[in-house]
Amino acid sequence: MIHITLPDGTVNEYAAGITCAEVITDALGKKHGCLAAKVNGVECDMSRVLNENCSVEGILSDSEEGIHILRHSAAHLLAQAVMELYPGALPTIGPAIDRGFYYDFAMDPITEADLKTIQKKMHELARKNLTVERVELDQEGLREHFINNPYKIEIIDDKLEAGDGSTVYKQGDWYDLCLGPHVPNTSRLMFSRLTSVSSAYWRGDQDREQLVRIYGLVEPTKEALKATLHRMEEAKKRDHRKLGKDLQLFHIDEEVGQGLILWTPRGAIVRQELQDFISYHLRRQGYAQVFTPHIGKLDLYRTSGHFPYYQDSQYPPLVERDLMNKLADEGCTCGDLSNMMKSGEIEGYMLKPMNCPHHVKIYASQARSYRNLPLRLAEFGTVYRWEQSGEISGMTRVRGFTQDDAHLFVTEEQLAQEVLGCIELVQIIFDKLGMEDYRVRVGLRDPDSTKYVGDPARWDKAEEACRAAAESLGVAWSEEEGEAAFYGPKIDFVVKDVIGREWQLGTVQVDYNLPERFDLTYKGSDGELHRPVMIHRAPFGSMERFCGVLIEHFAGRFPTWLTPTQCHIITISEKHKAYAQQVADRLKDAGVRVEVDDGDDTVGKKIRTHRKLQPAYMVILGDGEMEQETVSLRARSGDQIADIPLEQFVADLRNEIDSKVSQPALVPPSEA
RNA sequence: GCCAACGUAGCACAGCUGGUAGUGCGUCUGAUUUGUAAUCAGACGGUCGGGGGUUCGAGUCCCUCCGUUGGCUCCA
Repeated sequence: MIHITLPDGTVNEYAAGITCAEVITDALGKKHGCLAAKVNGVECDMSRVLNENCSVEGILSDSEEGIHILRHSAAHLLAQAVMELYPGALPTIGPAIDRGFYYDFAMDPITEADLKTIQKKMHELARKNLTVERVELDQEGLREHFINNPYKIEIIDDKLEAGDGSTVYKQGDWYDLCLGPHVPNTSRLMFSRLTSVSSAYWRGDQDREQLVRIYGLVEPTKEALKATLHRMEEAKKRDHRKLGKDLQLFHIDEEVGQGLILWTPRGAIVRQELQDFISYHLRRQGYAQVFTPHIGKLDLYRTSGHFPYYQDSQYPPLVERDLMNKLADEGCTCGDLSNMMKSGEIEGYMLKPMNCPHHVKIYASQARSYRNLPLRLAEFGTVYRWEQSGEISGMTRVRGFTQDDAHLFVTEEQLAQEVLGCIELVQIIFDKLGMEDYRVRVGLRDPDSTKYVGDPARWDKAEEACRAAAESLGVAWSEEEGEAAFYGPKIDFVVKDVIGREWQLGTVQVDYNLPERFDLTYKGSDGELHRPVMIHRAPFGSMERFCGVLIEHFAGRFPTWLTPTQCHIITISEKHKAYAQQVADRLKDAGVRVEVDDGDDTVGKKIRTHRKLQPAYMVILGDGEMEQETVSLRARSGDQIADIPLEQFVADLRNEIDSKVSQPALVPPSEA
């Protein structure tokens, strides 16, 4: 007999050889709904046989672990379906991911249309209620099983080399290499949906085979699947690319160029408001505003290292016309030109890929003393990078963007305090915008690598400063070894978009390299020259990406202070035109952004039209309002409030704008 | 850059197996003067992403380039 401890603390006695499934059924009844179990806290199959005293706990599909197992099992089912339909395909790997699962196959490309067929097959297999069995095999057995699949053999070899065993899972005639655990039978996988097909490289290595990757979703119940699909539909509606068009915030024109954002008047207002807000806090924190041009000499970027190291992700250099003509006459090829630029034989200009070299030159333009440090130079600096064409997307990945950039030149002693100051700004602004759902990555050096510049003792101090700064934010943060830049540790801020993709917004980076490369110095209190440390920081990354993320965060319904038009005035009839103009003028005088619609559409029609632009408020003006000098307000929710004295409205609205509240609040929500 | 799908009026879309472009919204012009999510009528608007090819004939088939989307890869 063995003793088994259940989650509620009771200890039951069973005959050795009992399975998890039997224990859980005994404890919770037949309809326990568990997908898998935990024995002494370790995940395992329901079929696990128990021979010793232990604790047993069921895993339900509504837990993090449960949904992960469900997804992983669904990936297996997908592979089984694909293998039945395409016997020539070779399955490779198929893990669970945050939003579902995928499986990679070595096979001829398939189309989205084929997904329907595969999905049908999956449902058919799920309905068969095949038992999912765990089969333990020795090394030779494993190899033999997968002898025709070089990908699986490669995984087996790796596993064995690492000293890990592996197992096989079998359902019907299909078996796959896997550590499990899995659901007990395929009927659990009834509610899956294949979402897309794309490609991936074997082991993420672009020099290796290209595989067909199929993505899917799975949920424990029909309702949950429906809810997930509905959520995805809703998420699409707040996609900044769609809203950007609907709300007339920005435009991308292929004739202008891929990944180049044209900020239209409404979007420009949002950006300007944000920049003003950021600038206000920069002044408070002692930053000095600078402006620098969009280009700089090639030699500058040779010194900084940007040209030699990041050539592939920059726009090609600009060469002077006379020189270009001369070289062309001499029969110079593009290859020759490139080589001559690399070697420094010829000069040219580069669109700046970063603002730091320009700022460094501002620092170096004067003799600096420890008394003037820290020097904090800030600029909304526009930079250009040659992002790969397949990567460009809306406002979140572009080729020209404006960083909310600044460079701090500090002494070694000031470093920790200044890093903290950078973080403070991020906190203020994220708080104001109600962005709580972000995570922080602290990139540290890999202690085994030699690629890092600078003294290890200074690195230790800088890394500690970054950790402390991250800690001060009070949100989830993680240390990531080996993720530091070669020139210093960094702190990154990462947010998710509506589709669940992660984007890096801001970054704070310590840099020992550039001061060295440009031989920057300051005179210390000891009368000697010292090397400053630089901090690069762009808390929001770029205005483009940040605004893109903000559009989605607010679903286009910006707070009153940010929204392009704060108040739309709508007249009931022609008689009210003059009063509408009077109200508009009064609001404009108070610095409110107003739009007037005194056209001859019906009131309902005008409201419908203006709703699409999501102003904070609509003001409806008719006889009553005109006579009493009042306004009727309509909120985005459709809630209304009538007969507010004009002057009171102007004052309240002004106050709401100035206080930068997260959402319009002048109209109380109705009871109904 | 790689794989797949897609690209038809300002926007959202229809156009079956090839027979020479349609709908709704928007815009404009009339009429209507309206009280909180679509008043009515008319008009304008497209060399069907660009180029090349097959064909008597191409929005539809083929090639190529550009762009978009979803991934992969990369990211100072």
